[in-house]
Amino acid sequence: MFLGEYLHTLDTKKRISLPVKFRKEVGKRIVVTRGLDNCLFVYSLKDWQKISEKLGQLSIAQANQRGFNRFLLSGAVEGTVDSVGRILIPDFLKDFAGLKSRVVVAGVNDRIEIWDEKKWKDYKKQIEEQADEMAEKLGDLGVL
Amino acid sequence: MFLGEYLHTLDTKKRISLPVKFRKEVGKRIVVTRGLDNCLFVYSLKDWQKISEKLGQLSIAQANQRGFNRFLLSGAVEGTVDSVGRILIPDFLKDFAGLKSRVVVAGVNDRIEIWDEKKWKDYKKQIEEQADEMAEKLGDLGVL
DNA sequence: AACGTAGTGGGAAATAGTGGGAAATAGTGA
DNA sequence: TCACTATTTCCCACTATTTCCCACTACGTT
Repeated sequence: MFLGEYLHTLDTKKRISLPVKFRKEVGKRIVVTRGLDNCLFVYSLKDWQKISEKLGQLSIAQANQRGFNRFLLSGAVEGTVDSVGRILIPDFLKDFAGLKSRVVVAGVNDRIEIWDEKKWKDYKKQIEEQADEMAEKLGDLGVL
Repeated sequence: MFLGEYLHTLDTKKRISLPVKFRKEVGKRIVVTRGLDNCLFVYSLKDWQKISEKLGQLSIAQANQRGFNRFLLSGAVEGTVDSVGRILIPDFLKDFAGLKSRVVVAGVNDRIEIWDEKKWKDYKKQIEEQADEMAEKLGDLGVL
């Protein structure tokens, strides 16, 4: 389970170091892909395989599902974690997510998300404004 | 069951000591997360696992549910209680809760809450001011 | 007064994150 | 095919932060 948010830097060689707390769980081989809400998703190779299986089972008849499949699969790149815990971000994914120098690396359950710092701040603010609604939902779930 | 309120200090290394009365129950491994009303929640790892299970049941397809998951999961951090009973607060949680040097550690049922001293005072005051009004409502409901 | 304990502070070692050099590889054009 | 250039990969090194441990003080108890 990946948890927490970290402010890291995308260096001139397009490398981002993963937080040390994520490294053991994510393993050596990873997959980076276009995520939802203009961020990137990083999965361990193992988890990615599960996901791509599920996607494969979706019907290719419906146009929007085809589009969704293309979106996730065509944007996916396999990579490795280097000796000091960094991963490489290809140009097209960097552009997709609008990454500048400062990026946020966030753990969300079984995936790691990578955000441009500013986008992340804006998104968080927006979510925090819905706090009341969230409290209600938590109540419904029996969480609080 | 955590009970009572304690005024402790967040030191320069972002450590807060938990009251001795909480230490046995909360155990060695804990999770700190964004709470409601701008405080932090601290759970034992065991209790957190129950919560995250429920969250895992939410789909990622709907935008507000995704936001919801992100808010709670990326806002959470696993940590340990050190040899003298302190926990570590990451920067982003410190900022979220607006913690300064003096913080209130309060036991609320199965969780521990951490508040900025001033925010706690204001919140309590506000609650107290609403007490009469609340009593009326409770009366209407037949509670009192 | 001596002792035990809770909360706090701080020094030193270990480590995470970052940057950059140099070797290896891939790409390009003649 | 070969030479040249640009990019990628691998490795080493620096620094700020984190972690681990020890010590101090305040306070209550015996």
